[in-house]
Amino acid sequence: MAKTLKQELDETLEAAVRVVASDVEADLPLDKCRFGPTRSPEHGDFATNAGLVLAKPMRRKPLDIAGELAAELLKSDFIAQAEVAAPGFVNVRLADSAFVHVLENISREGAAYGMNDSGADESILLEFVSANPTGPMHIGHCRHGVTGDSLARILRANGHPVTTEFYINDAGVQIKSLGKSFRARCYECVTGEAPTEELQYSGEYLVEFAKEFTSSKTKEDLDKLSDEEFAWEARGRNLEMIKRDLEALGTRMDSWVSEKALLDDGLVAKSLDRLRNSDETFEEDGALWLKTEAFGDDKNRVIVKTDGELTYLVPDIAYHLNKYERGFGTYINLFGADHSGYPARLRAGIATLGHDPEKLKIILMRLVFLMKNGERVKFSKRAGNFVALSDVVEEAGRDATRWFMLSRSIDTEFEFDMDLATEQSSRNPGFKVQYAHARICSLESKAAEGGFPEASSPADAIASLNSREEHDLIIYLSTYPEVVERAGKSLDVHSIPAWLLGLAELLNSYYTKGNTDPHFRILQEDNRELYAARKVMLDSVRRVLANGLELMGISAPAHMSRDEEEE
RNA sequence: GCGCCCAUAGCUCAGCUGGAUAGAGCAACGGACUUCUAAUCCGUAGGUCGGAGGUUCGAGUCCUCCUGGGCGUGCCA
Repeated sequence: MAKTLKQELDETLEAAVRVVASDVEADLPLDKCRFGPTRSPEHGDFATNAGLVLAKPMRRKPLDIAGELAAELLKSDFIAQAEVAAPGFVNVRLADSAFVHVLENISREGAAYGMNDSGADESILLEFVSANPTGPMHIGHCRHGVTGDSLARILRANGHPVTTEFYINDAGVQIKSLGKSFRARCYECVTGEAPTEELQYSGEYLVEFAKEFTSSKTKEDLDKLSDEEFAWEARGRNLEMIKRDLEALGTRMDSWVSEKALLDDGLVAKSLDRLRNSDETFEEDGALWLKTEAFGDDKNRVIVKTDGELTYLVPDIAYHLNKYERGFGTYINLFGADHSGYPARLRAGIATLGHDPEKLKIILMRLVFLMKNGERVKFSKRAGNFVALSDVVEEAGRDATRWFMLSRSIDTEFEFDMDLATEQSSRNPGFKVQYAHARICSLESKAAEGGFPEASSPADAIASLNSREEHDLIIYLSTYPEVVERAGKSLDVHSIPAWLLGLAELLNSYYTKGNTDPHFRILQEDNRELYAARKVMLDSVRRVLANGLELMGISAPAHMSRDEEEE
């Protein structure tokens, strides 16, 4: 993998700093020296604050230091001009070779452009969604499903071997309740009499399942079935529904782990034994407690109740023991903000069972609230009054849903307005990115039909790619690998769509400039050779748009057609 | 009460490890389709970055306090 332009320039800066500050005894604050694209053309292409940062350790004026840095930086082949600006910046204009470097990297690496192998030695188990198999998934699961999937893609792009996993909570009391509700629905189907007891799970989906299940069964058949069998049947059907929903969302799970299986294998019992025999648990008031306080919990937690039943913590800790025994480098859990008490408890359990709790990273994602008719809908799976994930995907479309969900920081709770999302799906900002991609595809196919020349080499092309707009585009393209790397390190998905939108805006703006300025028209009959140069850049933009959309699990269409019916 | 998180344009949200005049979408207003797809673009208007201090060359970004909101704080899961 070739060095990115950013890496090259960082090395150039570091070398320059070492020369200029060679007589400084103390450690140089290199990590505080920035070298990056500027926001304003008058500041050149790239700028560094190194002069300001070095002023204190060197005990000299920032402007003087900047002057010496500028002279050093000019020695680089990638830098054409270097100017000092108050209060102590160095503004740099890049040489053609820098732009060539970027275009060559993209052209050579193609779909791999932006990827790196820094995470190759750290395998990751990424658990997310893990919705209880007691009903359809809702809007909250949608955010988790999309974010987790995209996170997996980003981590893989950073070289990590990633396994995505869904934990099936199929052994607790909620499954028993599900079984009871399902049994009641089955009898309702067979006898025609409405259930007399109140159903814990009253959603319509159970009625549908019951119809399917009892279609060739009699009341006598049902009488032979145990509660557990009803529960397992409903669990299976719910799980199939969850799998279908995840598939509709474009989310892939590599692994499914069943709580019941862990229980049947004796892992829960084994975990409990080890917990009980450790110094980190104690008996009090007839219950067994785990010392979670030592890991930041407000208070210690009961793991075995006075009636001998286990709390949810024991199977959860057992599951994490199972994870650790599979030997990953890092374990990431994507939880909802309502699980903020979990990290301390799980870490306490993991440490007590002799594993390193630092390998467990828990991401707490803010909630999504559903807006309908101007107010928040309180949804409850038991009551069945929620908008299902499948409805959202169906109405807004997979791409629009994913864009919408991924564009927001996981630290921000936001309101998903169902009506607005459906109505605005055709004006979703994500379409702008897809449109930019389709636009280039369209141009290129048109050029091919018209017999325009193929792309030349970047080195040959660069002389013609000399406008500010073209330089800005190429510089922007050069920052993509950093964005991917940063997103992988900070587990921050939403920076990808934000960056892509920036690229799409640059491209669209560049394209539209051709409407008013003939020089910027890409297909010029009387200047066909110009296209050979521009195609180099267009190919790069198209490539990187597609790479970024791939990380989001959003399609990069070659053609976009609009429903003419809409008005 | 305690813990974690949030507060940026009318609305929904960006703002990278502190960097030079705070950005986008929607909504508002004015423009650009005989044209390489107008799902686009250009322009105008809209901000005391919740409030008050502090750290320094420099703060939306870091620290403290305050205000307002969310979640958690079950021998529920």
